[in-house]
Amino acid sequence: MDELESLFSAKDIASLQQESHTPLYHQMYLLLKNSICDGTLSYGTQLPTEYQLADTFKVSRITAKRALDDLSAEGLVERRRGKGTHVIYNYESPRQAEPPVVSDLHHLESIPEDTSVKVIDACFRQAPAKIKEAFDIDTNELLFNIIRTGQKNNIPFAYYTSWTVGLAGEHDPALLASASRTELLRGAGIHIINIDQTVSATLPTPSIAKTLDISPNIPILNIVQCSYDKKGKLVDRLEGFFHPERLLYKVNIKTDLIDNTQKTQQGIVETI
Amino acid sequence: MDELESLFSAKDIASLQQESHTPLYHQMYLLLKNSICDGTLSYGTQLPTEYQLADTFKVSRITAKRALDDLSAEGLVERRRGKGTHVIYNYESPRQAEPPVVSDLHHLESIPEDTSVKVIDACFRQAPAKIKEAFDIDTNELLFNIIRTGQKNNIPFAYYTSWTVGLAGEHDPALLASASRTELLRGAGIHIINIDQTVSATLPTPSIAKTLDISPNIPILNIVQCSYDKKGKLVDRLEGFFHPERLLYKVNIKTDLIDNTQKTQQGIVETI
DNA sequence: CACTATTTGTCCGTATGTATG
DNA sequence: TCATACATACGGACAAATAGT
Repeated sequence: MDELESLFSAKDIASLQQESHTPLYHQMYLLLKNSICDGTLSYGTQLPTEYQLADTFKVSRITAKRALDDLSAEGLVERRRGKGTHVIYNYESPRQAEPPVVSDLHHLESIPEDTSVKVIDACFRQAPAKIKEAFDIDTNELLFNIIRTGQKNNIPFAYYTSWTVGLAGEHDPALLASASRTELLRGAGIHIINIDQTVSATLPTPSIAKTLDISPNIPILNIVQCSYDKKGKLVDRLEGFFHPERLLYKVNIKTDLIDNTQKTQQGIVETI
Repeated sequence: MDELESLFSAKDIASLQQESHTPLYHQMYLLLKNSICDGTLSYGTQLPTEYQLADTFKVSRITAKRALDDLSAEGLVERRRGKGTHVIYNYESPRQAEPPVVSDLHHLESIPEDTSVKVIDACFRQAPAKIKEAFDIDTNELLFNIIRTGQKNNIPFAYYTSWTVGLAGEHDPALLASASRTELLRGAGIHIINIDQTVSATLPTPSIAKTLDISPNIPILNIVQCSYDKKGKLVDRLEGFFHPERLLYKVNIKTDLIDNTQKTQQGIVETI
């Protein structure tokens, strides 16, 4: 059947291995279950017959039957003599809310709609070695450190920590914290020329997990944003940790530039 | 024994399950092998005796013996009467390779240095409901699906799966797979005008974990890249999964956009 | 109505793998 | 090492429900 060849790739068929420690019928069961649960095989679709499966996967009919029977026992398919095996699982795509938008992490305050940013802490302090290295300083110079959270409808989705160099120590931290991030830098005569964002995935630290109200086992998005002045000197380092299901990070690549080697990109952050 | 309690957590012991489709002795073998291969049990360390293992894991001595014998057959341990079972595997900490940097998945081939892309599978097949929805098709139209891996110095760092619409079925999948990604689309008369990337964090599926050679518990970077033609129609969807320590994803934001975000946002926002 | 092809249900016998005491 | 029980996998055979001619 044509259906069979389009349903299973050569790799799928080869993936069934006698040498594996997992029973053949169970490997087959998993393969079919995946196709049903991701909607490849939709409601009402007739599965291949026992003989077809046995033939394409080079197993006995009993083995194919066991896989189908297990699907049936789980309520994913219905089996009838003379009719065949049909999918009775209804795939429903997860509905997602429309996310608000922000252009880059620098404009935390400009996140629209009902998102808010709360300052947890703001002070001048000594930086950890990793941060000092990034700023290329070896003195005990104090840096301005802010820790914030972002939330929408009182549900936290982001944890930010930032380090900024070149802010004279006489300012009142509370005042600095209340200013918008761009105002803060501009007011200090700092002009950002270039922003680099490095994106990664990690597990939350206990304090971040607690702040974001998530389990410490679920992966979170980690974005480090480094801002440079016209001399190419790092002046601000902002690190954000995001709940992957409450925030989407989007990048758009422009059209006519795609075939050129030079590409301009713009980062977009959307919260859900 | 204290050693035993410190070697295996309660969770480890509970992880051995009779109901699983994997044999008990093999579950036990995997558990011990992991401890040996990640350096927890170093060279020369004596493993628990058959009786100790059987006791702590609540299995018969034969089952424990089988696990140890399999380790021995693989050259990881040495067994001697009256002496016990000792590790003879020398753990070497993996040298951290310089991670490749990527920002546009479309040019998989242009990833620099000694990285390579390998095609795992390439065929026309039925797509999962999620993919169909993204392409806005409700027929059983077959889409072109390629699964690839990216590796640097033979160390895998990426797993890609892509779906492409509008490639006539008469083409040979093997031929299509051998062409570069951009050539493939251009050859089919498809012109990409716009590319969206959505970045997230997730846990690897078993097959991805196996391909990337990582534990299923560590978070990975997940990037979905959607390419649109001039009509704004989605023609290609490329999803990449990346080992967070073996790849850096970087975005650069140009200066003039920084103070001018409001405008550029509007043109770029895509509803989900 | 019978006839047939299709498809699943049930049963047998056998061989091998798994797990226990 | 042995005996035992159960699970897995195979091939074959026949019965029973379904659908179409």
